[in-house]
Amino acid sequence: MSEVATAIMDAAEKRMRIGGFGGFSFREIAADVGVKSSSVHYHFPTKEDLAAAVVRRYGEWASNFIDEALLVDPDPVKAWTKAFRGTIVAGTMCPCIVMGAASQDLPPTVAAEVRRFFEMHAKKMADAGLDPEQASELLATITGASVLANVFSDTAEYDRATHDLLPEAVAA
Amino acid sequence: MSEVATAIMDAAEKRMRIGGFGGFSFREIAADVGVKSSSVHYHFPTKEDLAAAVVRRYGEWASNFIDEALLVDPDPVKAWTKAFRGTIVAGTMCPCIVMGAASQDLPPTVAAEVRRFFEMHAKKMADAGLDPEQASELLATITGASVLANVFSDTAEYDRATHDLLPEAVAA
DNA sequence: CTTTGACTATCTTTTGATAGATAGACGGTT
DNA sequence: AACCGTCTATCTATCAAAAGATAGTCAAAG
Repeated sequence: MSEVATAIMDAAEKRMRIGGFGGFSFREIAADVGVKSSSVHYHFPTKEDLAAAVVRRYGEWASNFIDEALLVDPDPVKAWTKAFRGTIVAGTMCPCIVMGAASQDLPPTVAAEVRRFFEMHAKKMADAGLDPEQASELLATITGASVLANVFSDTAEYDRATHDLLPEAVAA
Repeated sequence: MSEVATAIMDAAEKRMRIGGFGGFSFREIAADVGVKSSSVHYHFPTKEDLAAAVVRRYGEWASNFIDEALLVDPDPVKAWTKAFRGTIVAGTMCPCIVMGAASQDLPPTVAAEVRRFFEMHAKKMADAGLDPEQASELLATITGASVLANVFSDTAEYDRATHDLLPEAVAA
């Protein structure tokens, strides 16, 4: 993976976090990176290719991130809630949530990668000890909390929505 | 509101449920309705105007829908979970969830209408007896469950994610 | 005779994509 | 060392389609 190809994926991911698949163009990415749009096509023939590659890379990063978080705190609810919160605190959205909401409008390979992302989380949650319902509800809640925080441009909304998930809250 | 204007909004809403703000064009809408794209501009000068009008109308419809649902079953958790489920069962997405996920990419007035939609729900939940944390979590969970069901094209995923919200499940 | 609603026609930008040229790096052959 | 072919990466130039928007026309209704 060349230097430029990585920069292209970085730029695309940044824009996908804001506007999803329709939120970026070859020319915008090219300008961000400092090359011509044809050079972007050289590395990623089609827009679908680029988006799919970005989502896959993001999923791999997320997978590793969660693994490390679980080493620090093995409680899956806390680990995942905190992990997704990090994205929101940074003022960004998880690109898979943005694209997942418009899943029916995605090219097939991109939709498949997005599905893979959520499947990965569900599977990892099961491995961490949650049963299917618990895993689905946790994933749904932190996903929805991200959307709400995005809509209100307010991290506090994420915290409010996930407040009762955390053990301390239940005890209070 | 003319016959045609209503048909335009219907067509726009249908496409927005799939692809959000970027998921429709004046020409597509015009073709759906059977008029020329310039006629769409006549009724809704800009794309932003059309989208904002659709979201507002959808919010009003949703508000009435919830009011009626609460008359049938005053338990807010059951009422909202069932209401959002209806959209998913129909194989569609709530347009406000699709657009909310890409909120940062929306024209200001459209983003404001989407915010209004979620504020409306939060307020109504409070009126129905939920405290702020419960309301936020419920809204987040059914929102996220909708996204997951959309990603997996599977209503069962919505049910799994919302299973523990329902009283019967807690008792089990 | 003004308003309403829709039409024709057209403009400008943007977009995804392609073709073809160029320049440099690398490796093998003479 | 000098030459040759190939591959890589990028550029210039361009296409065809799609998109949002506007100007001006026309017919029917009140």
